[in-house]
Amino acid sequence: MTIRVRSDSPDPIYEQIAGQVVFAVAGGDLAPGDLIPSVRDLAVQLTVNPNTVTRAFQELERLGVIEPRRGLGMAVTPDAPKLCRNRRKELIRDRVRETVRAAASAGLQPADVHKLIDDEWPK
Amino acid sequence: MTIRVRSDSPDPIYEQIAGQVVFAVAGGDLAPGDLIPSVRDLAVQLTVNPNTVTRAFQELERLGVIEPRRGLGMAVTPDAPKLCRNRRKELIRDRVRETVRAAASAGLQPADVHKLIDDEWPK
Amino acid sequence: MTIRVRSDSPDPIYEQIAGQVVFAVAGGDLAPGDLIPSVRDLAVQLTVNPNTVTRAFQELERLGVIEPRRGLGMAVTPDAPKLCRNRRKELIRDRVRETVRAAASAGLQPADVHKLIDDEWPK
Amino acid sequence: MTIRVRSDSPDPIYEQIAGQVVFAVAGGDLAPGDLIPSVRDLAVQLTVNPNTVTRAFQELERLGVIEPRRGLGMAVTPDAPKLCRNRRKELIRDRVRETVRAAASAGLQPADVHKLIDDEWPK
DNA sequence: GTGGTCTAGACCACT
DNA sequence: GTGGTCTAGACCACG
Repeated sequence: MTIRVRSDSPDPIYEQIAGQVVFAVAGGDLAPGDLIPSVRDLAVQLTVNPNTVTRAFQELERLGVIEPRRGLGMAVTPDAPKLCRNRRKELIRDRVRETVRAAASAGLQPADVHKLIDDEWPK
Repeated sequence: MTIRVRSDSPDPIYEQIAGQVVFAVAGGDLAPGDLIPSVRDLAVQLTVNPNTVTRAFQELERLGVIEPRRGLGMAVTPDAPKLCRNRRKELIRDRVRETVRAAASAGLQPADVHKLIDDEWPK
Repeated sequence: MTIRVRSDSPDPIYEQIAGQVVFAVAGGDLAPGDLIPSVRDLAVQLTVNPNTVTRAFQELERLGVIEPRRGLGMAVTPDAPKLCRNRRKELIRDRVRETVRAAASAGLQPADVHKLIDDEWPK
Repeated sequence: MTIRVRSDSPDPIYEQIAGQVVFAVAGGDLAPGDLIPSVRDLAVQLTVNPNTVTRAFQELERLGVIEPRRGLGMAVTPDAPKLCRNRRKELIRDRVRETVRAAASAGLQPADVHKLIDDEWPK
């Protein structure tokens, strides 16, 4: 359960945290019932204000990914894996859609984009 | 020269406007010497705050895509086509890079993304 | 003497426990002199932190509903039935008051609420 | 559009604010397209921290009741009236359900509760 | 002017 | 110990 945030990113920090938890659950690194690090611990680890972590947790709770275990912390919900896989799929599909829109309006063909994908793929 | 803005987009309006001008120039819909609509006209047409249009034009002027023609308005510069084609390429490459990053961290393979591209491609 | 707690309830667990004891006494299911389950037993039975049960018992002792019997545990007091019936009446009145406030501010009439009551009444 | 908060209430202030906006929309005091008071104005008016108001607005935006009009403020959405009437109905039904549960377990009859309702009804 | 994000530090209820 | 709420004050992007 390692989380990294980039404070120079255009995406807000709390969203980065929430997003990485979603991906961790979707990838099986976090299973239902697992307790995620406490607000204070995570805040120290990321050198970020506790309120910022709290806000990330609120978003995750709203999504139904985590739920409070009173006095213990936040635990991954039973439904979380399904929810997170769906959300991950959505996010990727949205990004693909934007890419396609930009590429198509520039006169590119699918094959051109395939090539770009391969060029940018991490080795 | 038709521009459309989506006020519900996460991208700021001034960036949408500037981006569409860049794409229009890169695609040849706007040629060097062409006058683009005045701030006031465009603001009315898009039902947008004139300041917003102004800011888009500032960005375009900074990029060297348009330049003031005293008493006439803003005109597309001689260098604009080359600049805009480069910028268009950058923008697409950035989007591709984001897509690849998201897809790779979700465990997808290049072929999977190729398929997504084809699925989302406008028919 | 069966107690059930909902950990997802907005009401704290210790209050749920105390409340159910009060209702059990008010309803005659627990009579003066009856011993209530020990903190440890109840904690195991409800899969709840013993401290939480302790706090519920403190509240009940403060209300005069239970009292310690050295070496035996906590016993229902002689005054408990009267106290609990009063408290039960208070609790119900509080809930009615909240309901009335919400309904009235929504423009409902007493007759509308009567109908809602009948609809929700357990058959 | 008058909002009042009780800082001594068990309900958090941001929820009180959000709830009153919901009721105002449900009651027709706020119509789609109306701009609600700015964060700063409302904070001053309620002598509350701006962040608290912000949080109420976030909740309302999440519910789809208000949406940002960039540079102008937050506006009531077209769907808001329907959403707010539904939410109001839910809230009342939940309260009624709790009341009925408490009353039934105390051995009361529907008629008894009807009488309590009438007693507590504001004159 | 608007809302959005973040920090710092406090207090509270619950377990 | 845990999360939840609130205040105070700062900076930023956007219109």
